[in-house]
Amino acid sequence: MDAIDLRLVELLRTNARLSFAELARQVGLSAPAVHERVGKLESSGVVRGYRADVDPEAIGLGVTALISVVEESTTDADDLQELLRELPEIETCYFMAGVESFLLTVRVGTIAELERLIVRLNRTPGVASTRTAIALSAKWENRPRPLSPPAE
Amino acid sequence: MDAIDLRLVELLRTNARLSFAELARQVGLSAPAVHERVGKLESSGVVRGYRADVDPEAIGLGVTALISVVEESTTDADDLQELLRELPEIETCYFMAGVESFLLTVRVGTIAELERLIVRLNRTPGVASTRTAIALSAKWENRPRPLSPPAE
DNA sequence: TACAGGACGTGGATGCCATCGACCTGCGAC
DNA sequence: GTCGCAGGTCGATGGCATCCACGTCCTGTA
Repeated sequence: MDAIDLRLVELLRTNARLSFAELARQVGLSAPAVHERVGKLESSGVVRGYRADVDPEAIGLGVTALISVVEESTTDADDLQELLRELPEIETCYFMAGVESFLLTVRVGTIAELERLIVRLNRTPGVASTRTAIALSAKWENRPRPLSPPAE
Repeated sequence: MDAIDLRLVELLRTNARLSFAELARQVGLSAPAVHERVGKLESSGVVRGYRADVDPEAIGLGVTALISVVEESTTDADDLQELLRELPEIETCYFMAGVESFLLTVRVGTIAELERLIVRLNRTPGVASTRTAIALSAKWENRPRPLSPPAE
């Protein structure tokens, strides 16, 4: 991970569809060199994939909520995690410090669906209670942080 | 947005670097047709961009936290939002229902940086108070939800 | 110092891909 | 019926991805 790798990562975080030729121009290397560097970033796990950033409303997922989960003291967090993984509505799952072990961000189409999801969660073995907060709007999401100083 | 558009969106959400030729094969259209569809999805705002999914730790952002912000009753949420936008550590910003108007997910390198960020937030005009929860680990993030039934 | 080996780069070659333009076809409005 | 358009297909062409042979610069070792 030298400065060029960091630059490549930043470029791809901003636009994952840049061609290797374009990346090469931006970092001042040849296309094969960039190809190899990016390949290494992928296989070393630095770059985990490439995702289109899609407006959730456009695909019928207009309701976003954050749900905190308190787990029962008797259960194993890993087991609960595996049960949570089964629920496709859960877009991200953090294991938290604090009483509420998990914090989920979920995406559904309607409030009715959200209600059903909450009921299902509360019935899930290991879940003691949940607390839901609804996002009225996303001001921005997954904004890539620019590298420290824009090296000029 | 017909079924083919949905399929394209799903494919790109899973792998944003698929070639148009490959997308075309997957959906049973010609490459130029897919090219045009994707272009329309982009210009209509359904597809907002393409992002490499990068391991935050690998780029020195190993600390993730969620911060709820209570705003002062006298201030305008839009003004506060603009101030928040200036802070590059804030990766996503939701406007929430409830007393805590904003929920931020932030990413920094160290706990010390997190502390500085919290101080800065609390000094920001319009911020009445904040509450921070630290994510010990991300079990998964931004998992793309598969389309309803995998149409066979 | 001399030298072997590896990491990393370049340049050329080759086949695939992106993208344009010409043209076809089905459908709704009139 | 037929005009006009939305949305396809196909063919051509230039650029890109990717492989390979080779150069260069470190670095460890005798």
